[in-house]
Amino acid sequence: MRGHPEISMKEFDHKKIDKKWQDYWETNKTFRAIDNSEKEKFYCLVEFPYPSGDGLHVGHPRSYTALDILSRKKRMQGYNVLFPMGFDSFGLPSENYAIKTGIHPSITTKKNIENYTRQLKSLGFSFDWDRVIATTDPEYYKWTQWIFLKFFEKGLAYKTKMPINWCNSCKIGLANEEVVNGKCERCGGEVVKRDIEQWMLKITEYAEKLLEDLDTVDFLDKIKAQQINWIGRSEGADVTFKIKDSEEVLTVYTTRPDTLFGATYMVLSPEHEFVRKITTKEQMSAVEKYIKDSAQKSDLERTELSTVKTGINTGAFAINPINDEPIPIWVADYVLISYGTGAIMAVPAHDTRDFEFAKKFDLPIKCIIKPNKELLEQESIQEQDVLKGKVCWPFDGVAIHSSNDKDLNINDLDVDSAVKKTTEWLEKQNIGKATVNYKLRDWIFSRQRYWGEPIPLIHCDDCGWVSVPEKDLPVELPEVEKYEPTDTGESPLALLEDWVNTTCPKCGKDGKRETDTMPNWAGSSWYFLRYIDPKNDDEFADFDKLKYWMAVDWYNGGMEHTTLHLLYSRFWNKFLYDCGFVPISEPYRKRTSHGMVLGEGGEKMSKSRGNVINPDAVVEKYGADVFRMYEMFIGPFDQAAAWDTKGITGIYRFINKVWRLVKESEIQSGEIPDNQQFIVNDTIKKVTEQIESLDMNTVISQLMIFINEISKEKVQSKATIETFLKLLSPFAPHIAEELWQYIGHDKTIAYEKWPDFNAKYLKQDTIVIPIQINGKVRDQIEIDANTGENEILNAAKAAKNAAKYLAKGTIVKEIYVPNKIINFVVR
RNA sequence: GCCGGGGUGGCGGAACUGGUAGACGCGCCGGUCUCAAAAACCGGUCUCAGCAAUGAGGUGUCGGUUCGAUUCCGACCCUCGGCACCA
Repeated sequence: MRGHPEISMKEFDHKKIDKKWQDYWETNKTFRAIDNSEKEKFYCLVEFPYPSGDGLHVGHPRSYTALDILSRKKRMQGYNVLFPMGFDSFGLPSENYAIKTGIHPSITTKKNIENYTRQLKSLGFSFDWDRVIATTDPEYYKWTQWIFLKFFEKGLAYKTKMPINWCNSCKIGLANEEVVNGKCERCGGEVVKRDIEQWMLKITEYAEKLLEDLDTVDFLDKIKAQQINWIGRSEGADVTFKIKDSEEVLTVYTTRPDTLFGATYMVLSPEHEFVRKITTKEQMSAVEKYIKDSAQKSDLERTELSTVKTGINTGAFAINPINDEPIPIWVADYVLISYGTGAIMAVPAHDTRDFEFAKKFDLPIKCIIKPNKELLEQESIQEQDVLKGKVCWPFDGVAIHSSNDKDLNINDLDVDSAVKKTTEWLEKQNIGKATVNYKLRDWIFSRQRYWGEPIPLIHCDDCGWVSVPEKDLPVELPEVEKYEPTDTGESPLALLEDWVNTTCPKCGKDGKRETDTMPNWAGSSWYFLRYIDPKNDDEFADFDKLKYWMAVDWYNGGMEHTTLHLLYSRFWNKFLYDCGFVPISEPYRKRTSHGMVLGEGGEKMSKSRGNVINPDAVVEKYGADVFRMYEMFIGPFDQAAAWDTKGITGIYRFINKVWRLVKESEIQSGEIPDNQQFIVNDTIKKVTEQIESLDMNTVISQLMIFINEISKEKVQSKATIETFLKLLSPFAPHIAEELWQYIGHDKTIAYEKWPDFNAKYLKQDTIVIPIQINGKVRDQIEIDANTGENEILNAAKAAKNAAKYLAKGTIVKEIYVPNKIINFVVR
């Protein structure tokens, strides 16, 4: 312990005290996490920010403060805590800024990281600053590239033509985030799909594991629900249809094979490879036109027109394998090429989309489900209308008209049994099989952009795509003149001939470097692993260290990352686990999320609305502790909350009250006095438990109750004050350290033992019990806590106001819930 | 349309497993101190009636279960977030 600061004897001067303790923590490396320590570890993680030019948003500290409180408490409870911070610094704003000004993104990034670091430090977070990382650092992205090569080597990275968002007026590819309501975010121009060769990561290979393993982790239910939805698993069957007068067979995917009896036509997606093969001569030109039209539809049109069905008849017929009836094959863009087989059997009687389509094009509708009576009533639909095919019935019921002369009869079966029996029959006949499908798509991993990790591959005409050898990593981003994507939509790197042209690492002949870069999500997909060993030059992290620290015990972040970052990083970790590079399959044991911080009045904070709150200004005026506590007091942690400048006053008064209480009271040594035992122990219990459930607003309210209660006394016991300062310290660490020192300690409070409560003090000697008559509170009695039930009931009957009501009738029932309530039922 | 939140005083919000609805804070009202103000402190503050004791009503709406419902069940309304022709 060196250079212990001077004690401030003046008034609560937040600027001086904040600075004093922030310097102290930094000099002493108070919050350094120790690798492979004997202590039990606790890995506490918050999402690292993108260091934007605007500086820290007041939303960031909501998450950081909450987990800082948790980290500080865990340290005091004896854990070896890893609470790291870093910067997810590849990103579009820096690149766009470079396009506008010509200033290299690395310069902007460095400046912004410095500003973020200053701001984060000014809030007193207990990060281990020795482990700070930035995804743009070549020492970091060396390993991002290395991991990509593992994906490539295991066959999970592949290149294919994929439609991307293309702005017709800017002539560049756009990220999904840049497409707002189907229009280009910058120029408002039309956005269309354009096919470009893209690197893909096969996340679909992990769909089942990503879904299954959700059972093994403690994520908020809403987070799990969103991931489950996004993965979108469905069970069904692939069924093959012969095409009339052709050798071809067409496979469709359906979740309802039982409705094969009601299939009256088929639909192919316009992109389906069969369309041109099977279309009749007469229909060919019309079909070609339809394919062209639907390809040119913009995102906007697609979503706007999604309710109006379009389509065209191919003129060809398929044979329904269940009854050998010929049914027409249509093409329509309501069938998506990317899901299932890109072709469907249409059952208009029992599928609303097929119904709409059949109505529009006058196709037959054949009802094969007799509706469930209760549901009919609920939906207020006439059974006759369903049976005649006038109304679509996508709900429950039993099968009718559903048997064939090939030994299948599912009549009178409910949906589940009918599906099961039909699937078995299809498998036996060898014309179908049970199949599982997912909505999850492979991850488009290429960007035709400058400010990202270069994809470390070289193309050779003889060898194909070849990995850059590990010794040549990282492939650093070269300097460029211009940052704009090229006219062809390629990355600006494509213009650097000296860089692009290289030799094939395998055969030594001419080769060309890949000029695509990785998406923003790359660096953040594994950063939690790098924090464990941030300076390692030989591996992305040492395996023993990973074994000690992983999994992350608690990860908090925004709901907006649930389906992208959270899923991607689980995927990367699972992949690395399967390769034997990390010791555990699920990276995060627990995941919570915070609500957004909105501007005053509940609107989203934005520069255009002019309602942005700058954390610097608040810290300047009230100090870091007030800022932190206000962020926690603003409302329930997982719900959105509106900033209210007036609301800070309450916290500011509280902090000052604490200051005065300690500075102005006479403090005597000795035990906690008896009359304070209840409030002290009650507060310890509530604070300890509610930090774990992130109910920070109620913890603060309890700390306020505590101060209100004990400030009734002029003389304070040192033991009471010490206990309180320990409980306060995770929330308001600066003032807690200062007052801890003031009452005579020379070591930081950060590693003091967290107080335990003693249950014996939580029982009050006398308790107040309300008395209800017929469920309405009429009176109350104050009695000794050890009084027996009979005595209590008798006392209750004798209570003045209660007696008045009891006299009006006779007691038919007496209910006594110990220590809670008495209720007399009087007739 | 589907999935998931939320709806409680003037405001932010409390309420364990069905047991005194409105903790804590803001604001407001009154008071102390002061020439005055600020700060600080003390008291009050769901609505209606009443000097009060007390009584009636009250947690989005309607209905149900219960001695007792913000909490459980059914139907619905509003609102926020996510997904969206996923067969």
